[in-house]
Amino acid sequence: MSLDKRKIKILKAIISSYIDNAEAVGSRTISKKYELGVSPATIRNEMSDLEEMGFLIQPHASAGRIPTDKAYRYYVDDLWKKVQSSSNVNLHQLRGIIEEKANEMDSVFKNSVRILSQFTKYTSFIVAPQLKQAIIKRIQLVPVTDKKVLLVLVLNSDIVKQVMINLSNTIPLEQMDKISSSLTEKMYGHKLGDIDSVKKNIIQELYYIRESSGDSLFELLPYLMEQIGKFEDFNIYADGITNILNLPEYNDVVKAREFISFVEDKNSLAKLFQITGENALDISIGHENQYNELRDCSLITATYKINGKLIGKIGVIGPTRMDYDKVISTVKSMSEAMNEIISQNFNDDKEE
Amino acid sequence: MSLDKRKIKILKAIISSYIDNAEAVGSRTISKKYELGVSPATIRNEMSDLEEMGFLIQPHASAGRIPTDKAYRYYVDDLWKKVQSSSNVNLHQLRGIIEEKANEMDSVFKNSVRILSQFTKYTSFIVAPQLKQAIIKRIQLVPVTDKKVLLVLVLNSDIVKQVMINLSNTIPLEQMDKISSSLTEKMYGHKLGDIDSVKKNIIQELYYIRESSGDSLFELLPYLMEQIGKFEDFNIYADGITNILNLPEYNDVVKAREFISFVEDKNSLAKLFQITGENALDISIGHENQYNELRDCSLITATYKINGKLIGKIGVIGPTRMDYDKVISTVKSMSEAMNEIISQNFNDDKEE
DNA sequence: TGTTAGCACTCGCGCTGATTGAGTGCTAAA
DNA sequence: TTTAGCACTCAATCAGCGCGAGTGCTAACA
Repeated sequence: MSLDKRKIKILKAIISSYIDNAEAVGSRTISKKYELGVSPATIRNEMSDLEEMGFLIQPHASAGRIPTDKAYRYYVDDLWKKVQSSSNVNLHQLRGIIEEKANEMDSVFKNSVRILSQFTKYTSFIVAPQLKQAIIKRIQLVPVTDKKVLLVLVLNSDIVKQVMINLSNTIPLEQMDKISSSLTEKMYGHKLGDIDSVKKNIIQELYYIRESSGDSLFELLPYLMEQIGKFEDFNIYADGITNILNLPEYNDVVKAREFISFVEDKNSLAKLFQITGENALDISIGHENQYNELRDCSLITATYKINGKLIGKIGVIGPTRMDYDKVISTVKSMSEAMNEIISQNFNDDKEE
Repeated sequence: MSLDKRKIKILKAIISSYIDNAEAVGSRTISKKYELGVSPATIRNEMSDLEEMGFLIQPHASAGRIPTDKAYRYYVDDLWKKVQSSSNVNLHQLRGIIEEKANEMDSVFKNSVRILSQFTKYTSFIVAPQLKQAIIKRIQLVPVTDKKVLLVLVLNSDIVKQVMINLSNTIPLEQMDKISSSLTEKMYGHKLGDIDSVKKNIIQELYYIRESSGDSLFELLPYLMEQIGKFEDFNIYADGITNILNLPEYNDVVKAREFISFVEDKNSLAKLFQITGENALDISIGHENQYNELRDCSLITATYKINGKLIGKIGVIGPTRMDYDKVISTVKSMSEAMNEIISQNFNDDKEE
């Protein structure tokens, strides 16, 4: 038995109908709604074949049929070829929305993940670049009170991090800038994650400005290291988690709660995204997911890169009965938009 | 008919039982669980009286009884006297948790609202001080790329805001600090919200440094104004929204969705918190809430202040059948902790 | 040989009616 | 005033039943 053209047509019709209505599809429905020019009886025979081949199942004897994960996989693989070329979202428009009100990376991520969930109506995520991989470009001390300074770290890709530091001694205002530039000079180009290992060298090199800055510099450094150590290893933005309450498959509060608990836990999410592939676009359907909690879900992930180097991922989680067409093209467009936005910022760096 | 001692005892027993189980309470239950030394029949008579007085209702003839909003109001007003003095949460411990990992106000708010929701198991909020009321203490430009500068605004209460600014011209590095200190000098003490009105004066006053900084300063100022204008009027932190899925009264997905939609909308929340009183602690129960969406909920709010001036609110929303005792004391402790933390930061300002 | 009409069969869903049990209100006695 | 006793009420549960959507099989037809 093979997947001839008519079987494919019928299978697609069933999937499409099920995606729309979340209800088991019968032969009569297919015959009426989709013009295939054959009677329900014929379709029944074909559906029986499709079930035997593992593409469909019957929830119970007198019900219509539902696509299996295998069916979705086939559907997606087929869809794939067509989506590759086109994308139904205007990239420039998308960029506009993302960059609106966003004057730093943090806002870009927040905006992006929000758009993603609003477009797809599913739960969306963005894994931000690992901070510890970021390279220090500048360090600037900003006095806040006499015993508090704000240490502003300018990293590559326009990422800015502040660390509030409490001092036991006062740093004279006029030395602030001098210390800032010394720190910048010595720290420039180091990865945030590497700082601890080069700590000793830096302290030694900075020794010569000790006299002018008193002991405060030596108080500053360990504190800075410590604060950097506290930076999250990963940073995940999520949005639209409660969208699942709109889906009929999560009409049951217990099921919804299970899902929400899972996706609200940043640790499990982080693991999940570690597992996903590093292709431009990855799709895992139902049981293909490693996590039991997601056995009824599909996960569409994409990566974004700088100069070919993967720095983060975006993703959408929805029911296996998902509008793959729309989600795939949205995720694709979004990753492209992020590539552009981030690369552009990064290119600024290179021009220096 | 008056609320004699026994009636009060029975009423409290009923409320207490209903808070625990969310199930209508019968006379036998009360007689067995709570040692009152009277038979169910007697309790029935008393319950009948309490119903007549408006403290109880019967969902249907053959069911037990449920406390009304009036009963909760009585319960809370009574509870009030006892809670006033004691608080079951260790304030120092609380401060420790809040300040852990928090090196700026933003983290303090995030931590606090999280703790609040984890302690109470209900949806919690914090309304942050209105940024536009904040006073500028320092302005520092931090170069990011040649055509991008980060403008760091240090405000009172240790609040720090950054604004990324894209320039069309380059500002020479060596002028950065000069411009920073000029800006600080002129802007110091102004409210963020007032800047627009003193804009012209400032520009005039800054005119004399025009020559050294070229036109870039004049490009900077309008941009800065614009960015400040974009600051949210209010900033609300929320946590534990999905906690309501654990409550039996929100077993219905439609009801849960309604609630979630309401509290996820920052605008409606902002309005809600505008309505609430400005006492140290306010409680509004069920129908006392102005919003229909919250007619089955109670809202416990507290304020936090600096030198007696209200700067923000915290709150917990839960079902009218709420563990008032726990929530009230938690909210109370939290507002006290925030008062301490924030005032301490603010006192630093005053010492200058 | 593929298609289709016809028909028996299956089974979830929703309706009905009976049963159960938790709880009340009333009354009469202690 | 309290309480035991009893009749009464009504939501919840469950079995029984018919409906209808949908299938699978068979036989006839093109």
